Parts: sequence; C-alpha cells; structure tokens
Amino acid sequence: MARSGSPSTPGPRVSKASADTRSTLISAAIETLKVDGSTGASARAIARRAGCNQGLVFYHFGSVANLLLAALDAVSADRLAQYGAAAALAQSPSDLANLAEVIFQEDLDAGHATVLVELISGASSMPGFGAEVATRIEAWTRFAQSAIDRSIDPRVLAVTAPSSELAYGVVAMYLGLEMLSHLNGDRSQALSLFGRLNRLITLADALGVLSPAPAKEPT
Amino acid sequence: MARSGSPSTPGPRVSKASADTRSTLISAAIETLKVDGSTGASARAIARRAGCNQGLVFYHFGSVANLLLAALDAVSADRLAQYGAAAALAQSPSDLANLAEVIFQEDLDAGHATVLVELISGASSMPGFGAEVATRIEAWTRFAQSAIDRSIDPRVLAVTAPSSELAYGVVAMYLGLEMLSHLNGDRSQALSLFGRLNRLITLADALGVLSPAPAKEPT
DNA sequence: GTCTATACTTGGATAGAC
DNA sequence: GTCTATCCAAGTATAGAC
Repeated sequence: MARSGSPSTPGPRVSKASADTRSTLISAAIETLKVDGSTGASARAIARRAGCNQGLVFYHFGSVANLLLAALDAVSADRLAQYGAAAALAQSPSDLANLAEVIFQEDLDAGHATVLVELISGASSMPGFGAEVATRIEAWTRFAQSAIDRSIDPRVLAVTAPSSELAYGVVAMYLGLEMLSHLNGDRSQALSLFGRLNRLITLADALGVLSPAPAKEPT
Repeated sequence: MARSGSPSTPGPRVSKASADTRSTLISAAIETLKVDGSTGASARAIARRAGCNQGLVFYHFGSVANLLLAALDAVSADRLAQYGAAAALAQSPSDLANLAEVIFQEDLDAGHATVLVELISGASSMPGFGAEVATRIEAWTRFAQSAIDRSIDPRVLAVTAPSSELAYGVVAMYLGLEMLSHLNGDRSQALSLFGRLNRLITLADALGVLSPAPAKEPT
C-alpha cells in the first residue's frame, strides 16, 4: 500500500514532485466529494480535477478507496487542529459554545462536514471501508468528549448523561444538520438551531449550573 | 414517466402482473438501498433481487432515479402512517416520547432510516434528485412539527424554540444517529441517548412544564 | 514519476422478439 | 408485460513507453 516512507510523514525520501501529486490528488478528492458526493468520486473524476492522469491514483494510493481515506485523514487533521486551537482559547463553557458555533458554520460553508457525511454513507457500498471510516470518526467523538469533560461539571453529567453519550449525540447532530442543510441548500435553519442551543448554554453557564467548580479557592 | 393511470393509485386499468412487478421492484429497491447503499442500488442489482429482468426498471419507472424516488415514497408512506397511528394513541407528551422511542428503534433495526440517509447523501451525485428528495423529507419534518405542536405548551416553545426549528432538529438527530449507529454496527449508544431524552421528557411532563394547559376546565 | 494505451467490468438505456 | 440482445458510457486496474 505505502510505497516508500510512511504515508503520513512524507520525508525527504519522497521526491518533491511525488509529494506534490499526492497532495494535489488528496485536495482534488476532497473537492470532488464535496461537489459530486461519494458516488461521483471516481479515479477519473478526481484525476481530472487534479489535472493529472487517472493511473496516478493507483500508483500513489493503490485504490480509490485508499485515496478517499487519505482525504478523510486530511480533513480530520485539519479540522481537529482548528477545533483544538479554538478550544484552548476558550475560558468558559459559553466561550466554547460560541467558538463551536463559528466553527460549525465554517464547516457547513466550506463543505468539510459534507466529506464526513459522504464517506460515512458511501461506506455501505464498499466492503471493509466502513471499519476504516469508523476508526477515523472516533477521533471526532473523542475530541467532543474531552471538550465536554473539560467544560461541564461532572455532577451535571451525572444527572444528565455521561460525556461519551453526549459526545455521540453532538457528532450525530453535526452530521444530521449537515445532511439536511446540504439537501435544502440552506444552512440558515441549522445555524439558527445551533444559535439557540448556544444561547441556552450561555444562560446556564451564567447561572453557574454548568462549569466545574474552580479547584478549591477561598470564597 | 407514468404510463397508464396515476403512479400512486394503481387502479383496475393496470394489470395485476404489472402492479406486482412494480411493487416487487420497489421492495427490492428498498432492500438494496439498505444493504448496498445508494451507490450499490443499480438497475441490475435491484432487478436481480426482484428476480426479474433489468429492462423492467426502465419500462416501469423510466430510470433508476425514479424507482428510487418511488421507493422513498413507499417508505415515507409506511412509516408516517405508523407514526400517525402511534401519535393518535398517545395521551401525553411522555406517552408520545415512549412511542417515539419504540418506533425509532424499529426504524434503526429494520433499516427504514438507512433508506433516507442513503437517498439524501446519494442525491449529491444525481442532478435534480436532491430537490425531489427534499420535498419528500419535508413530510417528515411536517409530521414532527405537528406532533410537537400538539404535545408541547406554546409558552414553552416561545421561550425555547419554535416548533419548526425543533422539528428540524429532531429529524437531523434521527438521521445523524442512524448514520453513526449504522457505521458502527451498534445501535446501543443511539438508543441509550434516546432513552435518556425520553426520561427527561417524562420527568418534565410530570412536573407539568410541558403539556399545554387543558382547555379551560374548572379547577 | 508520469503518461498513454489497453483489458476488463459494470451500469444506463433502448430495440425487438415473444 | 417480460425477456434477450445489444450499444454505449464510465469505472477499476495494469502494462509499458517515456
């Protein structure tokens, strides 16, 4: 599968031209998934968009499926890095919620969420593909869970739902809102709903029922 | 497109054999969508499952896309009828939530939800298909909205979100949970989350903060 | 590493026999 | 109304020239 060097660390072993083609193909795969969906993401369509020959897909990735997984890796790495940077800046649950809203809007507009949806639903028709996608989606739920753990009082979690389940729900909602807004060509309803949830969290936070108690400071 | 008689009312004009083949093809299309996804739902694959010739897809429906839309119509009609019957029996919001949980589990297990997800996400690669699917999905959000309107106090809606947005969120959640549980081959997390929401609604209902006040009865 | 050419498979769709 | 046969387009994948 991998030819020379590890696939995720293109070291000096790989020539510049090769690495360029690889990343161009990955970008083209992402773009094709956004525009034409997983059904339309054929080797030919992707190569056409990348401006190179169709055979290079198989030379560099071995199969279309592997290229699509590389594309998913790229999107995951990019977005989770963004999320992490934003989460690090957040000081409170409402900060986090506000940042989440901005980033969610970005994901809808730029089509990052579309890539996830297309690969998840497209997995049905490619044997073995589902398991590969599943492990990659786990990174998303893990991120959501850790963000929840950091920002919500454990006692709140105890009386509502464990963070793992909430994270599962958050990712499900993300995917579902992407599907509906993409279908309608209208993100306004999804964003409006997200905004309401956001205001609810800000309100609850202001009432002091969400944040974990600061580690024993004198009152 | 339609040959004789209207497509949704197969009257006596259509021979019994023809109507049989039509409905067999529709059932086969549904089954193929569940098992192989929208990419795998080709005329040949569907006809193979239906035990008939591939050309009949085009004779009866004109195109694969039209057959898939007929399949979606069938699933929508079937499920919304079930939902309606269940909702009619419900006397309270918690009744409704309990029934919703049972029906949601049914949809996950039987793959009804899969059909929706596959057609929505597969729409990206078929020009014009998205709009057709969108109008059919609207029937689902309309149902959800009317159920919400019937069972939740308008004053609660006024301070949280309008029923149209809540319905949008409910359908999005339904689709997202289907995607994740289908991907993992494990519906338990989705059901557990649904169960928690259910208990929350039952609790809120018991506290009297959800149901509309009964129309002016003497206290 | 990249391109051309090609073998093979599958799918959409139609024509015509029955 | 159904089936066989067929055409054509598109896809995966490989071999070999450059």
